[in-house]
Formats: sequence, C-alpha cells, structure tokens
Amino acid sequence: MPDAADLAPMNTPSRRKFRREGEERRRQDLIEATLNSVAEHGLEGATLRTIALRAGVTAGLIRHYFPSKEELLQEAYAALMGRMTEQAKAALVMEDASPRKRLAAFVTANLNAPIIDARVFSLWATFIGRAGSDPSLARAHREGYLGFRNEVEAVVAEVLAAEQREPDASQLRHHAIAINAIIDGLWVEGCLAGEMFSPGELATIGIKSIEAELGLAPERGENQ
Amino acid sequence: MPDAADLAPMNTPSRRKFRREGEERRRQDLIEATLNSVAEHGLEGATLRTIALRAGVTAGLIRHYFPSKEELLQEAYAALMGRMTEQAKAALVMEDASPRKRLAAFVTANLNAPIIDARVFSLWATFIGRAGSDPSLARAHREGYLGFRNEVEAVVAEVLAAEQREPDASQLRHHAIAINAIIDGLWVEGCLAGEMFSPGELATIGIKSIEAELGLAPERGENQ
DNA sequence: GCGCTATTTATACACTTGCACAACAAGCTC
DNA sequence: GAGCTTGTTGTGCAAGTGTATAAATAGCGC
Repeated sequence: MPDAADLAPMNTPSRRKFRREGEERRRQDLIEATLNSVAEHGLEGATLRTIALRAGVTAGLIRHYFPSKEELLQEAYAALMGRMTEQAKAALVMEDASPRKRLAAFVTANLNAPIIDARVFSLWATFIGRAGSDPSLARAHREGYLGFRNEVEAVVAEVLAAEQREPDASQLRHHAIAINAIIDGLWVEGCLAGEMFSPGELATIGIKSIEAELGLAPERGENQ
Repeated sequence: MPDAADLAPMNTPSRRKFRREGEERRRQDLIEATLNSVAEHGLEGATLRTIALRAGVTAGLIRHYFPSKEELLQEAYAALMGRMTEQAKAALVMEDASPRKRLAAFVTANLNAPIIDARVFSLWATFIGRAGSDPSLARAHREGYLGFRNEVEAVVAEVLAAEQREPDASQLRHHAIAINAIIDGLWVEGCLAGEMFSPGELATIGIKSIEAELGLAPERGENQ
C-alpha cells in the first residue's frame, strides 16, 4: 500500500528523516533486531524488511553493514552464544568461596533468570536446529559446549579434591558429562514450562541431583 | 527455465504421467517429505514446491490433501511427536523384569539409536523453537513432556517400592524431574555430538547418574 | 556558513512463495 | 470400451523475498 505521500500531489519531497548513528551502535541494533525477529517468528519470519522495521531503519541499510543476510544471521548467532556462555560462566568467578559453594552458585545461576528464559531458548532451538546441516553452526555449538563442560569439569575436580577424593580422568569426564546434562535438561524444562516450577525449585533439584552424582553428603542447616 | 517441451515445437502434449495413490498413503508421503525438508533446511526451506518434489508430486496436489501449508506443518509435527513418545515409552513394556531393570532398559533405549538421532533432534529443535510464539505447539509439547515425566515417575515409584522406601509425593516429583532432565540432557548431547561418545557410554552415564539420584547401591557383576 | 563524504533512503528487479483454478487423465463402474 | 468421478497436473497471480543501485541528506572538518 502506497503511503500518504501519494495523496498529497503537491510538491512533497517527503523523504524520511533519519539520524546517523555510530557504526558499532547500528550493527548492534541490527543484530538485536535480528534476534528479536527470529525469537518471535523463527528464521522464516526474519526478513530483511522485518528486521529493518524493528531497528527503525529501512531494509537497504542492512546491506551497508552486512554483505548479506547470511552474514547478519551468523553474527547474530555468534552474539547470542557469546552472551549465553558469558552469563553462564560469570557465576564461577567467586574467588573466595569454597569449591562446593561455587558449584552451587554456578548451578543456581544457570537455573534462574536471565539464563532460564523462553526467548533465549527459542533462539537457541531455532539456530541449533540447523546445526545438522550447517557445519559452521555445528562447530560453534561444539566449541561452546566443550568450553562449558570443561568449566564444569574444573569445578568438579576442585570440589572432589576438597573432599580428599582423587577421581581419575575417566570418572571426572563422566561426572562432567552427567552434570552438564542435568543442568541442560533442567534448563530446557525451565525455559519451556517455567510456570510449572516454583521459584528456585529447579536450582534446588539441580544442586541435590549433582550432589548425589558426586556422592557428596547433603549440606545441613544452610538454607532450609 | 522452461522445460524441454519448448524445444520440441511438434505436437507435444507432454503432460507428466502420474499414478493415483491411496489417500492415506499420499498424506503419509507428504508428511514424510515435509519432515525431511524441515530437517534438512529448516522451516524456511520447507516450501510447498520443495516438499512436493520430494514426495514425487507437483505442488498443487498438496492443497488437495491439506487446506493450507500451516495445517500440513502441524500434522507433520504431531506425527513427529507421536513417533518420538511412542518409541520412548516402548522400552517400558517389559512386564516381567524387575523395576530397576525396566528403568535401566528405559534409559538405555532413550540414549541410543534410533532415539539418539541428529535428524530427529533437528526436527525437534526447529519446531520447539516456535513453541514460544505458537500456543498450540507449546501445548502439544507440554502434554508430551508431562506424559513422559509421569511414566518416569511411575517407574521410579516402583523402583523405590522394591527397595522398601516410601518417598512422599514431593520427593517423587523431584526425582522424576531430575531423571527427566538427565535423560533429556544426555539426549541433546548425544544428538548434537554423538561421535564424542563411545557406543553405550551415554546410557552407562545416564544409568549411573540416575542410580545416584535415587540413592541406589550400584549393581555388581551385571555388565562390567 | 560551505562543501564532502559516507550513511541512509527509496526504487527497481528478478525470483520465490502460497494459493487458486482450469484442464486433464487414471482408474473405477457399467 | 464408454462414461464419470476425482486425484493430479500445469499455469497464473499477487504478495513478498534478497540484492543492486541511484538519489538524497546528515553531520563532519574547514
């Protein structure tokens, strides 16, 4: 449908006003608009025009910052993964706490907002669904996954060391895989049906389950 | 590009030969072609023409069986979910075995082919990614998930009863949630990076982890 | 204020998409 | 084999797609 300019046959140049933003800002905005579009309507609904509309610009501008739509999508996915892993690891930097407390904090952080989030899950699922046919996506995922699992393995080693236990490499790996699965599985459940769980319930379940996996005696008295 | 008919200016009627298949067969073929298309190129790549080509028919025929593309996709998703839950539950019907063996068989079945499968995972992720914005998809998922979890909870109750333990409803629910997460998490890991694990390794990890979760003493002598 | 440049808009284009519909023929009944 | 039903094809169409490119203008250095 033509816009109102057609109805004013006068001398309307009527070109859209615009502002020049910084390059980094524009790229960021476009990536954010892309992620929002994908989260809401899937990859199919993320058209250049939709994305541009969300970012408050016209479609043509996208090509000025990204050589093709494919590049924009890849950068958006990279940004998403970066944010996810960054948040996930952030809970591990409590230098002073005991290994066990750090592990618990890690689990708690990963099983509450903002990591438990329907929008982020939708994005993850949408992109990861193409990992089977897109090798670059598959590699990006595997790197992120291994990095995550290595973090887990490191903390687990610390926790067990503090308990005077000396697992071999194979046992350590198995623990890390299992704990990673527990966190991932609870994350999926929480994202897909968050209202089925009371606040903090998933974290409680996760911590207990992981303690059982590691053969740790339950902590007493701490919090309820 | 026009087809070869243009190059033969004779009397070529040259209409494509076809066979009339049964209705159920055609619907099944179209659904299968849809799932294959989605698995390979995502929802965006699943166009009517692509699907028809895969099914060996022309695009127009699809409308004869499905009122719209949306309906076809919904039926395809329903078929996928049905197959998945059916396979997952199939391992539970060993009437005679002990509860613990049934649980182990259930876990083993869910962490090996054909349930661990990159194509199925790709499909699951692609569809579930839209659960956030499509309420009918979300409901379909939740029903499947709860059904699965209830199955788990029932077996867990049997296992614990056989050990003379009497968990209350809350403990039972927590166990079911955790075990479900373990299976789901390992399933995701296996589908996305199956070659990182030796055959049967995921099942071994899952069984051990679940036994730890339930506080069961490890079985001895059975298999390694 | 005055250019200049690069950001931004707007338009064009070739192509694809889902859907509609008319023409056709496969396979049944007689 | 004739006739009919309907499954199937082929074509058309309006809307939307990504990309290319020309035209405009915002905001900088001067």
